[in-house]
Amino acid sequence: MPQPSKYIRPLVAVDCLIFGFENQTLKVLLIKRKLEPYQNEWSLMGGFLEGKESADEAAARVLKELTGLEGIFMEQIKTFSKFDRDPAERTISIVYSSLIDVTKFEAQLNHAYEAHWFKLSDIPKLIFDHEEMIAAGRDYLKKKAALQPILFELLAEKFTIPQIQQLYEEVFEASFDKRNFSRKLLGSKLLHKLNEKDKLSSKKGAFYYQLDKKTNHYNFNVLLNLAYSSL
Amino acid sequence: MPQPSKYIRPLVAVDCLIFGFENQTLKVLLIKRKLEPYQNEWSLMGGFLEGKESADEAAARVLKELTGLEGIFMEQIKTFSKFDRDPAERTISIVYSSLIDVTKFEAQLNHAYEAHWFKLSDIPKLIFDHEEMIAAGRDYLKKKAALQPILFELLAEKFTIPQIQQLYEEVFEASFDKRNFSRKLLGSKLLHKLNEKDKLSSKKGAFYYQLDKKTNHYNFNVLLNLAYSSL
DNA sequence: TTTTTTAATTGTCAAATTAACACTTACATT
DNA sequence: AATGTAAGTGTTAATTTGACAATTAAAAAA
Repeated sequence: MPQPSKYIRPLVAVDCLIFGFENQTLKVLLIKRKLEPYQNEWSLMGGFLEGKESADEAAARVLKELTGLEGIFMEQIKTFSKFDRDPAERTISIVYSSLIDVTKFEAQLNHAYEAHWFKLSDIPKLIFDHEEMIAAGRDYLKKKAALQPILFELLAEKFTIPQIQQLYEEVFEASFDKRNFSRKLLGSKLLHKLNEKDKLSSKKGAFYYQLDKKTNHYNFNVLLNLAYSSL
Repeated sequence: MPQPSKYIRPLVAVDCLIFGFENQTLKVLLIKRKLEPYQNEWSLMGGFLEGKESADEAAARVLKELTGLEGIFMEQIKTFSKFDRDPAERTISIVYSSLIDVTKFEAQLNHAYEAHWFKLSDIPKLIFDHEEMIAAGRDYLKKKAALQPILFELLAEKFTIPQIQQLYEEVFEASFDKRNFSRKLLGSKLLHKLNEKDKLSSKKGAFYYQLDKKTNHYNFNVLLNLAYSSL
């Protein structure tokens, strides 16, 4: 039974990598850190494990604290544990990635944290190893999205084909022929066309679609193929 | 700065999920636990973080301790942190997966641990949440292997096409037509045929192949397609 | 030596999928 | 009524797939 000081007993943090698709761009939500050291520097939203919490529970708590949202898609990405990653105290951090629909929380953004959406190409200097966390999360997102139709979590209930295409292009850092893209996407049988148009981005307007809950037997390889070259 | 007891300070363990392809079968290496509680029960090989070690370093140390091997392919899978996962003491465990060539270490197996290879379909009762770890590792391996030609880490330098096919079939829990399989695999340009045969498994003998280090521009979609239906 | 046995190796073809490519449509604005 | 803009759609050649079975190499047996 390990009692000797040979074994370390670090603090355990969770950090949340919150992805959103805002203004047709893939972004991450960052906050101004409220603790010393590095107070007021940009960082991921995080917190320490408390009481009997598991990391999953802590991450859900932290996400709710910032965004007010619950029941969000969230997955553990990676644990960071370098000795001096936090200069103040030995701390390991379990990083989670969540995909949120920005339209759902915009209003209840907790102003205490001065949260701000940043384009992935425009991340400010971050504390500790948080930049590395973002890189890991981005890689995770690519691979996850290549194997599962997960990016819809980032869109509102109703979305248009050009919006999804834009999102896929952002995630995979590639561009796709729109004729081929929509053919493949609709061929997956995942979507259901609505009788309503989004008129914001064009005069003609683009039809809204919804995820079709009924179908589980989609052809996802169809989407997968999009990702090949960028993986 | 967090000093109050509100925040937990658990022990941090690493557990190593060691995959091997032994006797044409995908297996994991388990040991008989040497610590109380649950002494002599089967478990993954693990250890606690010590001193200034990162989890990556600790995992490499633990792997070497058991197998004598260094420089092995190893990746962090997931961190387990449920409150009561270890009944004796609050412990979180960072699980790593490594793929080893069983022929390379067979000899130096550390007898102190009574290590044994187990088929995935025949895992004994394990301590704590180690069965869940194996399930997570298996899922990881499938997804990883679908996106990257990683399974060669499990084979010796020289291997035959029937061997690789068997391995892929084990990992994806599927079976493939051998004509199509070899056409696709060789089409990837990853392999280099040797002028030497493995005569162990047939009278005719099967030609050995090697990974061709030179080519980075393989068509991996070719392998990926194999995995579709089993993901 | 010949025959048998066993697993490795190889090829074809129809069907499906892909990638490349550009014109038409709907609608608001002028 | 004309214009501008982004949405929406179709064809074709080339490639890839999946389904399918005969041949070959070599050891073992007769």
